[in-house]
Amino acid sequence: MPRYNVKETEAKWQKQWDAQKCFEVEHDPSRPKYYVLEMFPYPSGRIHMGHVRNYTLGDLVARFRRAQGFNVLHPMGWDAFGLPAENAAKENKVHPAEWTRANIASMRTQLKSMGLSYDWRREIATCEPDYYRHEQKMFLDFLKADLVYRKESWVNWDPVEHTVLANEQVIDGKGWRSGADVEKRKLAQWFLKITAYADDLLSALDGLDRWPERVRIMQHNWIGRSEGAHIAFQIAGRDAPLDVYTTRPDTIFGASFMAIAANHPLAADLAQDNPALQDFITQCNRMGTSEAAIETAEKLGFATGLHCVHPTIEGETLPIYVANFVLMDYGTGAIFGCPAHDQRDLDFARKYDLPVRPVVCPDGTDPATFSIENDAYVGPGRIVNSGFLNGLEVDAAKSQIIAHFEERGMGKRQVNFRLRDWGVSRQRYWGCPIPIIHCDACGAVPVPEDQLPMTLPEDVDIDVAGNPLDLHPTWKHVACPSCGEQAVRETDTFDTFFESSWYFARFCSPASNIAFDKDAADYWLPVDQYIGGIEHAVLHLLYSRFFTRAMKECGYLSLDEPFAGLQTQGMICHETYKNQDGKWMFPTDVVRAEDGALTDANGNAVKRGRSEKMSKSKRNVVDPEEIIGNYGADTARLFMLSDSPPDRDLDWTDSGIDGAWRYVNRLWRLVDEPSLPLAATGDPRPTDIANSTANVERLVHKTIQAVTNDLERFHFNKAVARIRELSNALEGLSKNDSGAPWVMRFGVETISILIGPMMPHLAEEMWHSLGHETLVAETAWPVADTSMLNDETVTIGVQINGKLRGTIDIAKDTDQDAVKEAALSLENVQSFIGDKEVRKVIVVPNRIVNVVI
RNA sequence: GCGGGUGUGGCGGAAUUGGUAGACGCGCGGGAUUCAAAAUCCCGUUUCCUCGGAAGUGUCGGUUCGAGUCCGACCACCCGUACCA
Repeated sequence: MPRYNVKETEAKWQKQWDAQKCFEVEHDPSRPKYYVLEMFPYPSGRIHMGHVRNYTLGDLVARFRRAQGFNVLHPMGWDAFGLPAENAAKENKVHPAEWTRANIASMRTQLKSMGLSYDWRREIATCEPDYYRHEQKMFLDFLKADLVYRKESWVNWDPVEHTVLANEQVIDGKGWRSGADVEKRKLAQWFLKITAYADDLLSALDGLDRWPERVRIMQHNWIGRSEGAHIAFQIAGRDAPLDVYTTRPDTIFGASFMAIAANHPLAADLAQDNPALQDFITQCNRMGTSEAAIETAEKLGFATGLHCVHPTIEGETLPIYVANFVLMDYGTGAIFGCPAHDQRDLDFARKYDLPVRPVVCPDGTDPATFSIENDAYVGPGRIVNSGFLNGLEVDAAKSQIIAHFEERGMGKRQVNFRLRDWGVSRQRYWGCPIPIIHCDACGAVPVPEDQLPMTLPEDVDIDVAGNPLDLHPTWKHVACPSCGEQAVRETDTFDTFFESSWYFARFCSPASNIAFDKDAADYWLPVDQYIGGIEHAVLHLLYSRFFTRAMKECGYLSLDEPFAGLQTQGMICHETYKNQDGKWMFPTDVVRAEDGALTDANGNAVKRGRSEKMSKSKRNVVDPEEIIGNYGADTARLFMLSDSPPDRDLDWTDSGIDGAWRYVNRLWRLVDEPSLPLAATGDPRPTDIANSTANVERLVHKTIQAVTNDLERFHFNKAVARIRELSNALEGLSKNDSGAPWVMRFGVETISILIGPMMPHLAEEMWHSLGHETLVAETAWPVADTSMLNDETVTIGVQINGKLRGTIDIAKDTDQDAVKEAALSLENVQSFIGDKEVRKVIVVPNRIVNVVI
């Protein structure tokens, strides 16, 4: 048998699509549009299986929607700025620009081998001035629109490398390369006012009905709107009050201490003449800036010796601590601690032996005996031990106490957000330069727009301690655009989330000499289907939503939400292997004996570990290039779509890819060596079709219906199963049955089109082999004949007390009494009933009968 | 720590959203074909069992005629946690 020749076939059809410009798309207001976008990759150099999955999913949607008649925009580009290029530069002495461009070239070749239906004319790379010049302009527009400001903020500082470290470069409080203790430092940085849109970003989540619920919940919680009170506590012996934000003002009578962040101004003030406190602050500052590190660290406090006057209990005072778990970024950086009703406060109180006084008593519990041991009580209840608040429910007490403070000028009702403004300054080389010039006389002056783009200098020394732009001998020295005196450029670059916050709009008119043409954006946006990893659930997606609003504010476009539909994908996992020395091994270095035992090349035993996310560090990776080289793109694509639903993790297995490969060949044989001669192209449907063959014909229609449904709902694994069922049935057709040659052709042609979005090369090859001169890529999606979808009979389960005891085959929509009678007359049912009384019979039409005895 | 998610045969998963648990595939077992192998095809495959049944969807409990699906508690793993992208 001539095996399906993957290499030749796939190359042939890729050339055909190219030659016929199948996927080049134009702005055409007369046609309905559909914008499919996959999260663009960071050009690390080689595609990995995660990319293969992501782009297979996107390509399926793009080809499916195109077949349905949409004008489909499906572009690809490169998220090309970022830290890995600088790391590579340090390790391999290669310039980030050169490294990045070479990576893009090789990854483009790899992507093209997958047969993806991109309009490659629209490719963009964010590291090119042609792209980033527009975000420099945008930044200046945002500045004019009062959406940008500068303030001091904390960074991780490596005292040995003299650089700012990313959170992932801080390991257990130490620099990943230097191993030195990390310090927190304060730097002046640029911020975008995302909080100005906090309410809108929150309420608009309700309208994103084609987003996964969990992503909306995560964003909801991230924005974290809370209603509470701002309270000014008087500090004994000081004039300036201590401002506190709390969501639980109702627990004020239970307060037993105050705590402020280590970088609170009051802490810094007190530390000036208190070396022990200074030591404590230094110790807190070694923790790095990540929330996870701060929150999981042991709760520590330092008593300042100062006290606040309790605002509602005459004569009582509250000791002020500096505490490592209080975040300066949230609220006012100071809290009052009520140990009975907050777990962290309770842990802290136990550690420092502070009073724990319950003030909320759960309903049904006696306040006299209610006490707190190891768990704080955070539920509802009535207020106790709280003077004039006693007896109130929690919510009523909140209102009452806030009114109390407002009357006395001690506090007020306040809405607070967890969301913080977006710091966009990065002290790095490989990013978009921030178009600002700092002048001693004029302050921060925007680079005049006619001087954009402000390009990155390429003649830098990457391998230095510090920021290469800052250390460049000439680049930063310029005349102030305002007064002409000597000034310096901003040497920070943008956070790389900046580029990915608007690239979807650039794709609409990628060659435009402005950021994007408004007409094109109005036509193509929003993205109808966005596809990418769940890890971007909050940051990238929230920044993009904010950016779209900011761009609208500045007149760039006219919509709020960039992504109408969102699909998240799970990760690719693979077994892990360790050799005798406990080192991770590549799957390709593991030798499998016939009995399944694993060894290395020298015959030493290899330990098999559980399946984990593919990662370079654990070496459990499979190279897509090798897979595509051996099996072809269609097989790889089929594997990505079979079995696991898109949003779940997918286990890579050798047997799985073999199974996909076998099915590709099996489909090919369906046309290459069919089990019976096919009817001629265009033959009319014969009037005489044997019963079993007619069932298969109905199955073709059912499959069209089901697959269409499944593809629309992202149930790609089910769609594959449906197609397999159909091909199984076609293989079972008997050549002796009347109508079989016609049904066979109908079925195989249908399959060719249905697999078009999944295995596009094979689809074309089958279609061509069936005698068609056209391309599947240009063929309309089939529509099922609805009169062929229903069977006349149904099989109904018969239960006794909820347990299945038999089934009945009966005409669809049979009268309930007849169904009941048929069920009760089953022999097995009768024997179970015996002489017991039938108390009730529940009949669910066309589904089930349950006899209760 | 906090926020979000996932958990069904040996394995990946399906189950019309409260109605016959295990579609489809992988693996495995048996058979056919072959000098032999590969490939291919056919049959079987949740577990236990006294062959009549019994148990079974991470664990424990609840609601219901009926629970993988709903409710409560717990366990394990994964994602995010604002400078990885």
